[in-house]
Amino acid sequence: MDAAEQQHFAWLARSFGRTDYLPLTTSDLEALGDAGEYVEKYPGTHLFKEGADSDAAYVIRDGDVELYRTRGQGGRMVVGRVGSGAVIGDIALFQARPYISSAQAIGPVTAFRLERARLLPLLIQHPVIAMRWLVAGLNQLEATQRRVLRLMHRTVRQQVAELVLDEADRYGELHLSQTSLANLLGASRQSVNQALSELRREGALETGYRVIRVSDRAALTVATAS
Amino acid sequence: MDAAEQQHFAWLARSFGRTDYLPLTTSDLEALGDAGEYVEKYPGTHLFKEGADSDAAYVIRDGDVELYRTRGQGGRMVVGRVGSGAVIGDIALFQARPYISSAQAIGPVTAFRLERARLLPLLIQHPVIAMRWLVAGLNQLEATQRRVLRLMHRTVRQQVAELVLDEADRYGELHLSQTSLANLLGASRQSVNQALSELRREGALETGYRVIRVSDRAALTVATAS
DNA sequence: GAAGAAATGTCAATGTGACGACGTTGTCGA
DNA sequence: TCGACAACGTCGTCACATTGACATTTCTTC
Repeated sequence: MDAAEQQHFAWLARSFGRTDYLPLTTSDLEALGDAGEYVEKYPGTHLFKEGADSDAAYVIRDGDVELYRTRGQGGRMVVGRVGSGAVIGDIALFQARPYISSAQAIGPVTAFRLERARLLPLLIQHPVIAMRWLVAGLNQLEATQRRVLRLMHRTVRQQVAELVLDEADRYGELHLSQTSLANLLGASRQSVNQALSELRREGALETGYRVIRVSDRAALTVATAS
Repeated sequence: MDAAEQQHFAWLARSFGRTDYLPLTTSDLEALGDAGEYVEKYPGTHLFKEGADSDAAYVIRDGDVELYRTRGQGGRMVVGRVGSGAVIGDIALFQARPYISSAQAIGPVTAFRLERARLLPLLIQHPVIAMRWLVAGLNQLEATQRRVLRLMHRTVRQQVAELVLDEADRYGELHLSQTSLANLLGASRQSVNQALSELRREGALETGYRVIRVSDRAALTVATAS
């Protein structure tokens, strides 16, 4: 798999696990209740694995899930970490393609599992939900693409600043290795490292082992533009 | 509007007018027949205009339609030309957003016009069609994104070769100005021009005013990779 | 707790493409 | 037919990112 493919799937995997994705109403969830059931996952177990047939989508209720793609021999590239409210695996399911990433429980996870065999007939019966879901997918994909294109012709420094700002979780932290970050941006690890070093020297963020902490959002925002 | 936005919409507009998009079966078309009617368009008239409310989608039956976006004062950026079988305007319709491009008839055009107000209820009644349509949209968007990312990390020369190969019509011609081409690729006009000059010297293609003719597909294919 | 693996920090050399500038050629309307 | 304007062709300069190489730190596993 070449670098562009790698980046493509990294973005997709990232895109489909965002928490602001698919705002379902209560009545929607009631209707969907018949299509699945809650599952408990122990830390370290997988919700699904990359390349496997997409037989179910998951809505995460509690806990954090790590999305990653394997690469070469044993190496894993983490493409994101999602928490409560996230919907994962749905796009692969709709497209009837294998999962594009693996999803592993970080801690104890409770998720609502929607099986394809039960979900699709149910969506046919509730076309309004189906259309809302799919349109949400369209919007999400378009937003992702827009972001990719916006990042394209900027310096690595600006790209890093923007991505860190966007992806920092509620604690202002980002749990990605610099290598994964570089893959997401389609840049080299060295360039990303240099950008991070600059931003660190300017006090905009702190770096650690697989962690980036935002210390000054304003400074980062400025770095996004200039 | 900045360059990235420009490019984003150019890609989208291009993506949503491809002829291999949304293969509808006969029975599908029969069902959809109630949602619209055929319209005749004289050369030069518009099917829809950029920024207008997306109140209808079109399936082109006869004739060619040019998709373009206006830019600044009067300038237009052509993002594609589509013919029989193409579906245009549907994604904007589903997303309930304004059209992202204008569609103008080149010659006499016959198209099937599907109005939102009639289409959506009908899709609710035929959820299978709705889901197939929307999933086709998802696939299309994903393919577009993949292509964007694949083009990202290549030299302008390779990008130009690939795009020309992909987009040359049945006569081996491509009706885009070098400026439009540069916008699609997110490259500068000068770089595109240089790449075209090289390929021309190598006998892979000929260039003219707003026209690129493919003379040697094999040579172009080679240029794609190296 | 030690060895090995993975991730991070930094440097120099190299190359591609953006940008500004300018002249030429093609097209369209008066 | 001629002027205006858009598109094409080409050049030199310069900033930025990649590549490869190496040292250091942090984690993992036995």
